[in-house]
Amino acid sequence: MRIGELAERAGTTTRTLRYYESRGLLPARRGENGYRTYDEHDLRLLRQIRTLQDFGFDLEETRPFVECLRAGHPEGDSCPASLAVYRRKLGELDTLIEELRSVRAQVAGQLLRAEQARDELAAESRVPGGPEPECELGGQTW
Amino acid sequence: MRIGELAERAGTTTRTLRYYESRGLLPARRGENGYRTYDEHDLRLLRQIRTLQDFGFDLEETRPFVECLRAGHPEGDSCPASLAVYRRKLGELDTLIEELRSVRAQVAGQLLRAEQARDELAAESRVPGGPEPECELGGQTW
DNA sequence: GTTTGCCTTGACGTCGGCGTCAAGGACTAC
DNA sequence: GTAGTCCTTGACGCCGACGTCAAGGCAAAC
Repeated sequence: MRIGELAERAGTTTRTLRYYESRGLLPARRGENGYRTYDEHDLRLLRQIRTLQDFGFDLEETRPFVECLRAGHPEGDSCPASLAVYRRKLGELDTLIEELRSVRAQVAGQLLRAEQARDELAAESRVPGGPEPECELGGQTW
Repeated sequence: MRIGELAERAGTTTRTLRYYESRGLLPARRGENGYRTYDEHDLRLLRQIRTLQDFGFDLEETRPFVECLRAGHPEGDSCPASLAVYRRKLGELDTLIEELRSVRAQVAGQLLRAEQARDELAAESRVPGGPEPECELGGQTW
């Protein structure tokens, strides 16, 4: 199988495969004509990489999984180094999710506060002085 | 106030301020000597930018807030364009958090499965055939 | 034989938000 | 005057995972 077919079967591009090879992650044998040659096992490795990439793993983080498969283990995560990556990733995800939840809460709070300030201003101007509730920005009047 | 002082008071760098200026976000007046000159209002604008950046807003997303302040409004989010950014950001955060939670669940599932497979293999080899539970990868024996 | 389609390597571009260096001007302190 | 500290513009570097060209080779179909 040549590079184009492998790329297509894995749902990626030839550029990506050459990039992986340049990183030493997915080396290829060469045919007489210099073309890269791959087999089903390479497809397996590639799919492992892609799956982890889809999960947001850095390319380097997929290396233990690939090496594990290449060492003949049944799964990419059949080796302790892969499990260590899983665990580290879980920790990173937990931290990140917590941070995002915190940011979300703060933004929601700001939005609420800003909307209330806006409404109070609107109510105020409707009653005592006289109406003057315009904002020149944003293309719309409140 | 010159650029160095402003940077220090806002906890950032002169490079950052020049960058903001190059993006048209925080233009500066110039003194006779060509030095950039800022006042307290600029510090206000800058702090608004930094706060939003810390929340993970893109630089461009801070523009409505800055323009709102510059238009004389009491807060950066006193304008509808700013509120729109808040709301869009909330949506993005929700989406992102959900994606990360999904990934987290999948990774946790994979880890669990891999650990079980490992333990079953270990138990298997302790009973019938003979012990052969070594993995050459990862530098440790299970 | 020539067109078509795949392949090769090499190298520059992308995106955001700056960091970092270089060469030189402005101003203050001594 | 000169040392030191600030300022100026310009320009390249960085990071990751490729995208996108360019120039050319190999092979099969017409």
